[in-house]
Amino acid sequence: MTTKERIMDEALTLFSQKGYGDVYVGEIADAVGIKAPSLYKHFKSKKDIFDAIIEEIGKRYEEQASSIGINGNNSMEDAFLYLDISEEVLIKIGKDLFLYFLHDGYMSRFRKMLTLEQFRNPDLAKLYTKQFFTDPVEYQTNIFSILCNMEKFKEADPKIMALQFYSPIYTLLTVCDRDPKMEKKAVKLIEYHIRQFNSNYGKAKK
Amino acid sequence: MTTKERIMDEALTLFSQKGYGDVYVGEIADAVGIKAPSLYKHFKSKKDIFDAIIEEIGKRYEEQASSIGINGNNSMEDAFLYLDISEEVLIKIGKDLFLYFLHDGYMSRFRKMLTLEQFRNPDLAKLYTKQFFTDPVEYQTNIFSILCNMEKFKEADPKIMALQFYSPIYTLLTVCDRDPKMEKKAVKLIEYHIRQFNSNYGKAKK
DNA sequence: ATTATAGGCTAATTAGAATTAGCCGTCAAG
DNA sequence: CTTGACGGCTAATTCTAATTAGCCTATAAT
Repeated sequence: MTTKERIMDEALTLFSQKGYGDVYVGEIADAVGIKAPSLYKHFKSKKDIFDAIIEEIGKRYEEQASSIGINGNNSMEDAFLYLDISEEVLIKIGKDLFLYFLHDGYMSRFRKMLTLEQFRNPDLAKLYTKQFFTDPVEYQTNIFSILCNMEKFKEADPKIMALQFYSPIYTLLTVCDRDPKMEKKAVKLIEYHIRQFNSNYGKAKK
Repeated sequence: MTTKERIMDEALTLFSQKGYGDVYVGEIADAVGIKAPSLYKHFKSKKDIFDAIIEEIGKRYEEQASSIGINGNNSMEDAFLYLDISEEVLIKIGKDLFLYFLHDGYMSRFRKMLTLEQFRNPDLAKLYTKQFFTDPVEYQTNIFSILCNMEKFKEADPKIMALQFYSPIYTLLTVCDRDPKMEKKAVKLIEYHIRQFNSNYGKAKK
């Protein structure tokens, strides 16, 4: 990892813990193992570091999103994946989404950073809503739409189904962000939630 | 309103928008209409203002919580309230909770402030989780527990029902915090969500 | 070999922001 | 009527933190 990359990495960690305004460039430098003025060999200003992070992770997200079931674009093509969907598969989808958001090094720090900056910057607010609400809900709307058409699930508004499927996952995610010790309990709750969800909507007589 | 109260009020507004670290005492003073040094006639320090706000709103919350259906303590006594529960009543409970959290002057600013400070102060993290997750979910768990016992609702884990009832409301709340223009859409989604929820769990044949 | 560049350092500089010092007017209690 | 506390103000003061200046070394290309 180049020094420039390490600066961005450590800065992201700090920004996600304390917010932009409360991180001093000296702390970033310390974390990297250099002195504060040396940062300016790589970035014009503190703000410049922040902007670079946003840009970089935005890019990473766009690359990864579709492969993890977040972004709505190509879920139609995944239809065949759901031909033999089962309760266990549904649980895996939910848990994986949760654990990915919670543990992926970039996702989790980025989400926390956006959490802390969301009210000051309308662009970041939009980005947050897109990544952690609109995109996942749209993606799942497509999934449920397919499942309903295939008669795997009862007739119901797939958008509401997606909202109901995703919201507990998101809510528990924010709880775990505040208290990582809750993770085990959260994963259990998600599992029960999805079993119940499946029993509410699923038609399969296992 | 005394000057001291006005200081706390304006400070809360600013803290909820930009976070503690990015609000200058001069701004608070400006908002109140006095000069920065005069603040120190009322508070020992900037931190002291912050602490006073936490204390004050914590008090307010404890007073109000039970009357709005957030705090779990006395919901058992409200059992009779749910004797003739209907879909419309359920929708009203959900909408009211949402709109109270979103619009109550104190609740909404306090929530945003906690959002911005949650990762730096474990006490605030706990407070956030209590007020916006544990308490409402417990309260609703009690409601659904009663409704299940009364055979108004199908047999199901009331804790999961509460999680499923509340999470979409909470999730949409955070969306509206970032983008107030979403409110109308969010209220509609909540309504559909609850209708669907009722049709999933309710036994009533309207 | 020489030199230019990248990237590091120490020591200013600048700027901004919290807090303190010390003064002043008002008003209510004696 | 006078005094003391309350609450405001201006002008320091003190700190902190971002940024700039200017120097030094290693290394890689000419």
